[in-house]
Amino acid sequence: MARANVIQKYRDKGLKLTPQRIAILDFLDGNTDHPSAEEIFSGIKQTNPTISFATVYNTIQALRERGELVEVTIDPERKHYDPNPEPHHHLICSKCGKIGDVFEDFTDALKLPQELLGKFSVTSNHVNFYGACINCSKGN
Amino acid sequence: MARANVIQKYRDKGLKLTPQRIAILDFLDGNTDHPSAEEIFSGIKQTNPTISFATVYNTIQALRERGELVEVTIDPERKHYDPNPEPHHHLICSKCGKIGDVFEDFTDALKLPQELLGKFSVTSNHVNFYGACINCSKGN
DNA sequence: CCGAAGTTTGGAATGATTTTTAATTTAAAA
DNA sequence: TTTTAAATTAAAAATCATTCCAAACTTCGG
Repeated sequence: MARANVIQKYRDKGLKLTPQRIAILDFLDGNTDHPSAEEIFSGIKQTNPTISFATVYNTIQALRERGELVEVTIDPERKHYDPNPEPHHHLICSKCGKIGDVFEDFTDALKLPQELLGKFSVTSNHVNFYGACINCSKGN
Repeated sequence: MARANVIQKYRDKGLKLTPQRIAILDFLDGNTDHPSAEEIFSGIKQTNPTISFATVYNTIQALRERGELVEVTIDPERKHYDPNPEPHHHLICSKCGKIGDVFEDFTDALKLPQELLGKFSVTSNHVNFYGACINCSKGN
């Protein structure tokens, strides 16, 4: 999406757009790295040296409330964020920790066993695939 | 497993068995609540008032190193622990947060899409089912 | 029992995240 | 534009889970 359109889109959602927020939106737009708050902060800091963590966290929350950013609970040490709100699954490299995306709907295959059918009503599912990314499979 | 056997089992694994550790093992044995460290601490505290968090965390680590306890990364706010090391999946009630178990192997169904096959080598998978537990589906 | 090695403890330290504060900036109406 | 209420900012302090620490204490093999 063109930058001007991205800005318009968020303005329409009631987000006051400050230079810092625009920098964060730019950073997140199309980003598939599943950055942590700290990584967003560092990424912005280069072009926006005075930005504070509070701004990053505020913006993360504002985007989450608007469904534009999803919290990813995969790394036990910190939260990661995914600017793609479309349901999808994740690949986690057990060696380097990199998180990749899997766009495929496994819902039909993921049926609960008989004995649980009456005990839990499923509304969504999420699969984590653990293993090695191509980088770590090779030499290093 | 009988208590004496549980104790023998851990002694064989090179764990010195202190009263605190025995209390933690008793608390975890057969527990399907996926407790957090704080919940383990509180559960032990009643019978073992001087226990410290450090001991709880130390024991968690010792058990994890021996494959007897699995860290469950589902709740973004804290780590939870599962004394069942057998691979399985989880139900997460979006309302009350309760975590349940699903013993079923979905591996055959969880094939990566063609374009990812050469890019990531999967060694295991884990499915989270989100929805409502029976308790939360009804009145409350 | 003795002693070495491993444990426990309470409190301090750490690290991620959230809240607070006072000052600044914004959107939008006049 | 100018105004103004509401939102945003940076910096610092607060919070919460978790880890570290040094000293005192246990366990268990011999």
